[in-house]
Amino acid sequence: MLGKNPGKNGAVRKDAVASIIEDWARERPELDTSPLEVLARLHRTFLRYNNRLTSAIDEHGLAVAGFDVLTALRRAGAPYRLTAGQLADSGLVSSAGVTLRIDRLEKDGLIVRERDADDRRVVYSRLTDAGLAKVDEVFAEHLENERRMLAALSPAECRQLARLLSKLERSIEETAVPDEG
Amino acid sequence: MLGKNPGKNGAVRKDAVASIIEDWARERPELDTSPLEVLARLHRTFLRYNNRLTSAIDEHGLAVAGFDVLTALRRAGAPYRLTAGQLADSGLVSSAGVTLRIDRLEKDGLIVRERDADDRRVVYSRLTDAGLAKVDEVFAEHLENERRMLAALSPAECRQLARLLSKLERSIEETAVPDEG
DNA sequence: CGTATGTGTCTCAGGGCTAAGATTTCTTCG
DNA sequence: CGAAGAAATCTTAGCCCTGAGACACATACG
Repeated sequence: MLGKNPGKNGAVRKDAVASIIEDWARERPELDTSPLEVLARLHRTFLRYNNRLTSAIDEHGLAVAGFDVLTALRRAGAPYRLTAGQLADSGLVSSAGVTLRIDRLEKDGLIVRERDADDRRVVYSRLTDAGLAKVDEVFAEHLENERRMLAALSPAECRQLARLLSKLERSIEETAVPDEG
Repeated sequence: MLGKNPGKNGAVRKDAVASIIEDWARERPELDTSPLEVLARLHRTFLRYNNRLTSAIDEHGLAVAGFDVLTALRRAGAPYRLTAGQLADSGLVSSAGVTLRIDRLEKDGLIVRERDADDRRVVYSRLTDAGLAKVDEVFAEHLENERRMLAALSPAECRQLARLLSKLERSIEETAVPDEG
């Protein structure tokens, strides 16, 4: 209905990635750029999602990085405690990154560090009362925000997209280190 | 077939996001966390993709940010020139970010800055011969790398995923500023 | 017991990004 | 023409991330 619909690909109304692929077809016609259909869209969609998420979280005086830590602690259940290593795994972040995140949250009084009595290398991060209240408040609003972002997709489309993203994550992960399987 | 398959949702083999959703169901059963099925997977899948991409690009002595600029210039076609503003739009990045990217690429001799003769506010970035050679080499390998990451998905699944991501990007974008539509 | 090795966290150096505002240059209009 | 406003880019200040390696502690084994 709107805009031109070149070629046989009627499924995707022309978007930025479609233009990019057309550009490449003109400039380097010998290349098969079909992976961009999925992965360039993944990239751009994530960037937009992340901008939106960052603004929303920022309105509560939090960074996405800190929010990520708080939610990991919250959903772990009482006593809302995880080690730095567990937080690194859960947030797909380096151990150096976790240290910084914890520093900031501790300074803000949302978590406290506690050393393990049995293994003194281990440092737990535990939600304070303020941290628990904060994450419960922000997470509920976060879900509302995400629901709005998904408004244009039907429940069936959401299920399909969830399934395909899960499969893609697995596919990327398995390709990651050739000498590991 | 493999592993346990709890509940009626047989489509997604249990992954990290499924565990996260189970955790929330236990901790805050009153919340509807279904948006996470899509958006938490988008987030995690992107992070894995980005790690893989960063490693691959880094092996060529480039950062993803710089590669993004080089490809934008390359696919614009001869004379491989864009303004800073065009680069900002194309990379979904702020104007300050573009300035930094250009600084680094210029220092590495991959692009040069050129002022517009008619409008002296405008600064073009143009690929040097070295930059052109570099991007042509790295981009071809980049596509191969992406193809491997998609290996587990059928062509039909890729088309579906591309369509749904495009729709999602549009949905997020339209939700972005309530006072704009 | 004591060294070697492994593990968990932190420090350091170096990039990367953004928002806000300064600067330079165009455009408009009285 | 000249001043006000708009536009494009750059600067500044501040936050966030990573890899490499330091450090502290734990474990294995002779």
